[in-house]
Amino acid sequence: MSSTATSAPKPQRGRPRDPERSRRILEAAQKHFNEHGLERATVDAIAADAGVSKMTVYNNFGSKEGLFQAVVRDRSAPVVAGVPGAGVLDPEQPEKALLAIGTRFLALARGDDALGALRAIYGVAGVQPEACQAFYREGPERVMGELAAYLRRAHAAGTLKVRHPPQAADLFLSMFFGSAHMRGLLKLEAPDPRENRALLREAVRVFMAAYGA
Amino acid sequence: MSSTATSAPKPQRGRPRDPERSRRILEAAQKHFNEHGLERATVDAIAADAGVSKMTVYNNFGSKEGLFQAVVRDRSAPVVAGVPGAGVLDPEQPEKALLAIGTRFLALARGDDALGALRAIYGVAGVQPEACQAFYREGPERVMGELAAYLRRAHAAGTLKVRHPPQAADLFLSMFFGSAHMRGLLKLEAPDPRENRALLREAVRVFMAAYGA
DNA sequence: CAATTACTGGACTTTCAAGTCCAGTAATGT
DNA sequence: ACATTACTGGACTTGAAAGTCCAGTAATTG
Repeated sequence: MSSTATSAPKPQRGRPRDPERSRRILEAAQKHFNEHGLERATVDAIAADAGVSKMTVYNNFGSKEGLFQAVVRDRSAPVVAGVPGAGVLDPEQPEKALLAIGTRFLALARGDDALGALRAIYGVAGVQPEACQAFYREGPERVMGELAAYLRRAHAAGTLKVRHPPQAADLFLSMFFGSAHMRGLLKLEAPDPRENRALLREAVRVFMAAYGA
Repeated sequence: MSSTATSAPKPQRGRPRDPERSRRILEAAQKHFNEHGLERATVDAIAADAGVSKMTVYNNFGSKEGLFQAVVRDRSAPVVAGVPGAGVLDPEQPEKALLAIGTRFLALARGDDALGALRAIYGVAGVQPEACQAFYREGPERVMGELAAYLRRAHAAGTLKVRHPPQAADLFLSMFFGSAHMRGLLKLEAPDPRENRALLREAVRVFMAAYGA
């Protein structure tokens, strides 16, 4: 592979790379990949959108695939950051905590950004195994891990009865992956705030009914 | 549009179309679309795989997109057929019924066929709105409808307490769309039968805890 | 039989996008 | 100043795949 903008040892001689340009390229690329997927997005359009020449894209990221991978690695962190971590939540008030986590996760699972990202990453399953793995590890797996950690604490505090935290966390989060999420992935309709709120309340109720102490 | 093999009034004169060929084309197309998606699949490969000349593909389906749509419409029915309908299930034994439905649905949500179909259809969201709508209506919506109908009957029989059958049905089925399903879509690993059985049991338990009479 | 339509196979045209090349210019270190 | 590396912009090469054309052959109706 060639230098992929993430390589640590920068050459001392000559004009340095412009990080501003790299950033603009990544942003434009993310937008185009999210909207059209890896196949239909074109490097020319991305370069034009970023206000950069095509060669700069190739100098920085090597290839279209390289750019895609860079985008995947680039976007995981900020996405996960939006979900409240286990440390912030009170183990004495599981209902409130679940509501908080659920609210953020629901917004995520219905937002155009995440939906576009999911479409894009699903589209390259098998073709870009490393990107898929990176996405999963940095994204969904972390969120599940956070929730599982919280459930463990609540169990210890006696406010919940959760024998298998990872399974329970998975189950709770999956409740937001129902038909509305699928309709979002299929671009069939805009999300309905009322339906979302109702789903959120019901998911928490169901979870508490099953795992409440 | 041209004649798409599904047009009713066949011309009386001349050699009739070979339904056998149409079928083989559809099967090959489904296989290739499932494996590679609309973009990466090639008409040449599909024609070769079906043992048919390329022109026959175009005579029958007009275009690659037409073929894709035909595949989508073609596959919904048999998929849904595998899920037990509301009529077959005993409203007096909701736990058994949920286990039966869950078993079938879980097999569906983990099977390579359905995963490939989902990847393919997600990949054309926005580009092929009719196909997406057709898929959703004939597939997921029907399954949800069946389950909702059953829940309504069980509620009437007093074995469950379900205020909003569609919401509850959605919630139950979405429990099988958790991380394992996502890992399947991302081709990260083969499904684990033990994990699946555990998930199935837990999903039924959770549902009963929340909606049991 | 003739007329008609379907299928073959393979050459062909077209289009589109990835990736390269290059000559000129900008920014940095020595 | 000079070497070195980055960026531009636009022309260019290449490859792949959608879709067409055509001459010959197969099946079917009247």
